Amino acid sequence: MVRLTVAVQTPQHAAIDSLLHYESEWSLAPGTLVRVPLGRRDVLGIVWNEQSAPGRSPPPDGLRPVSEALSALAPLPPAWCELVRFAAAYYQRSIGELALSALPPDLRKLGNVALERRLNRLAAATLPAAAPQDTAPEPTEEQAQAIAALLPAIEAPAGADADAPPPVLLHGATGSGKTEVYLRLAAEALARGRQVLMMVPEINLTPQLLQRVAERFPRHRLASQHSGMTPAQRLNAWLLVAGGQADIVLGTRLAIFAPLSRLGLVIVDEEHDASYKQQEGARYSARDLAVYRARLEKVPVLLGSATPSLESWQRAIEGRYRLLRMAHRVGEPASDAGSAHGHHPVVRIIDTARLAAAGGPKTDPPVLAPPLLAAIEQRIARGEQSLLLLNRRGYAPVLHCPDCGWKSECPHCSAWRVFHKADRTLRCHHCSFTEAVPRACPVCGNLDIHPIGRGTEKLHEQVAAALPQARVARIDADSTRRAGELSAQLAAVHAGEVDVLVGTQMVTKGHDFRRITLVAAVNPDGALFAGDFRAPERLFALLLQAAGRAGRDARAAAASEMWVQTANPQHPLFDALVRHDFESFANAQLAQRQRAGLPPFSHLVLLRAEAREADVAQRFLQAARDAALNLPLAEGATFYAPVPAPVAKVAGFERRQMLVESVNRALLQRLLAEWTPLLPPLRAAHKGIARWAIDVDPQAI
DNA sequence: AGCACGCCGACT
DNA sequence: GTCGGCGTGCTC
Repeated sequence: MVRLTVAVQTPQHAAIDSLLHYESEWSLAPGTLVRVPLGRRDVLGIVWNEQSAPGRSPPPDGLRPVSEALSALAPLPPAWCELVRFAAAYYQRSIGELALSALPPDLRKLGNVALERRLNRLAAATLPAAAPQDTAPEPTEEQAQAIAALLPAIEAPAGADADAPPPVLLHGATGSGKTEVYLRLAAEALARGRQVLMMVPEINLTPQLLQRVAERFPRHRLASQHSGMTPAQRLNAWLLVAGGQADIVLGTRLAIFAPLSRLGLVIVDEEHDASYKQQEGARYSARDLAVYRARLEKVPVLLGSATPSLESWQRAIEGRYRLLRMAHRVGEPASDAGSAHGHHPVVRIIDTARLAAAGGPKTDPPVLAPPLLAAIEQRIARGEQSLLLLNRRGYAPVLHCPDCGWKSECPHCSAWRVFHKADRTLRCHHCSFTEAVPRACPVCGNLDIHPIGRGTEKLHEQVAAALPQARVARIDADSTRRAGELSAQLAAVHAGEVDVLVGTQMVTKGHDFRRITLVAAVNPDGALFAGDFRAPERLFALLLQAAGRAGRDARAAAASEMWVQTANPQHPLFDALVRHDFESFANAQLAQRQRAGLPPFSHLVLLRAEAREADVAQRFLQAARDAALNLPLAEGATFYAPVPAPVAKVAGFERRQMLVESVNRALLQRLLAEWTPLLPPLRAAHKGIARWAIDVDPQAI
């Protein structure tokens, strides 16, 4: 009999560790999937290569035996286990929680017999008949240079004692053909028998991209992983990878944990995208883990974006990442003297403050400035399309009674309920609490209650009224709620059945609209002064990406326009936008971040807590802070006082948060390792804490 | 987290 | 007399 350490899923605050011990007749390799008894149930576990955390109670005598080893599947690769171990330590979660959450949920239900049957069926499935080869276009000069820069690391993998190749940041303008670079490099890795991990943001994993990859590599098996898949599809895709049959994994952030054993190249497309950061459970950044994984496995990693994250940009400036640039659109010669930054849509900034003043005090300013409206009419006359962006769905963000001052607040959240005219409801966008719109003010009975502000529904209505000849459509989370609606609406746009498209930012990402030659941000000012320090970075990326929707190729780009309506036209962000100058925007932002001691010049951690009573959450965080300040390492970090979260109450729970900041990441990690074990007992001592979580490198504070 | 055991109200 | 409310407690 041998004693095994097994990682199982136990919750963060459970009194037991997630590494438990069992006995087995045979020694099992680390990474082997097993079923083990835990309490009264049988759970899925992974044989682990290390003992339980020091400080935990030692394993009791009289261990229970492993129920079953899932020997139909090869043990998960050592590099996979190491990635999980690192991620668990870095993001302050248990190994078991992280490891098990990286497996498809349906795997938990499978015994060895069922598993074997499924694997056999998958192995028997032949590759789909070679689809017509995607004709690979001749690379542009810039593309060829980017490919040449990565090629040596793919051709000659780093040896055991060599350093990993440095990460590469590809700063490529929209339309410069980053995907073609990815595909060519992938082809090189595949030709050498290596596997490719290609990650895209959630919204970007469109059927078009999947199809393009599949058509380019008809001889290779592709496994995709994204949240739109059914549990069974997810399981099969994962088994294809774990069984070593998949050559390409194309997926969203979860794909970072794909158990590839012949990894040869990692690609992170739109590396700045916020959806790479997991927002619940283990709050990992798949982009950061991609860089770690590539270093661990000594394979090249390519981070691509038209608007890189300031974190990656700073590393490129410091020389820790290699920077490659592609400034020109495909179809436009790199030597074109037309512009230093290539042919991109002309950006026009409209001062809405002046517009309002000109209209006089009595009249409301028009939704769209007259010159913008005229430009859209021109597009319609030419058979071209326009895209209007407004990052607010619903008809109006709040309903208001002018007599008594009542507003449509949510009874469960510190937020207004949004007026949705289509189904005449008031809906809370935080907790989904929905009621019919009252006929009269619920406080004073006044019949004359008004919507304030504007959402996409109202914009749609107003644009349709202003442009009676136009076919206006709207795409947002409400109009695409049911399965298939999004693709149907997108198809209508592609087919030219729409003249003006109104939408939230969900339409700005990834979709390749060939006929759109005008994009307008109707009111982006909210993001300009949002409390979060990353708001300008996100707005710039959004606007530049939106501009990229217009005139996807160089021929149309020259005639394309990006309009921005703002009451703050003098804001430096718009200056940089007009010049399509990411670099000067990024450098200015970095200078500000450095002065303020914000990331990437410092490292942040948030401790969040939720309770029915605000002061319960507050006292818990205060106690956690006091405990931290007693630790010897505490001097190396700043523990700020607990404050209400940006939305202080959601679904009846008061949310408080506490920020920890340090310039020294290694020290912060050691401090967290000492601090987090103190938190479960503290939670127990503070009755009424519904949830708490540590967020390392939070996305917003 | 599950999933038990454990003591107090309205039903065939 | 039972079915069942969710309050505390444990899981190698």
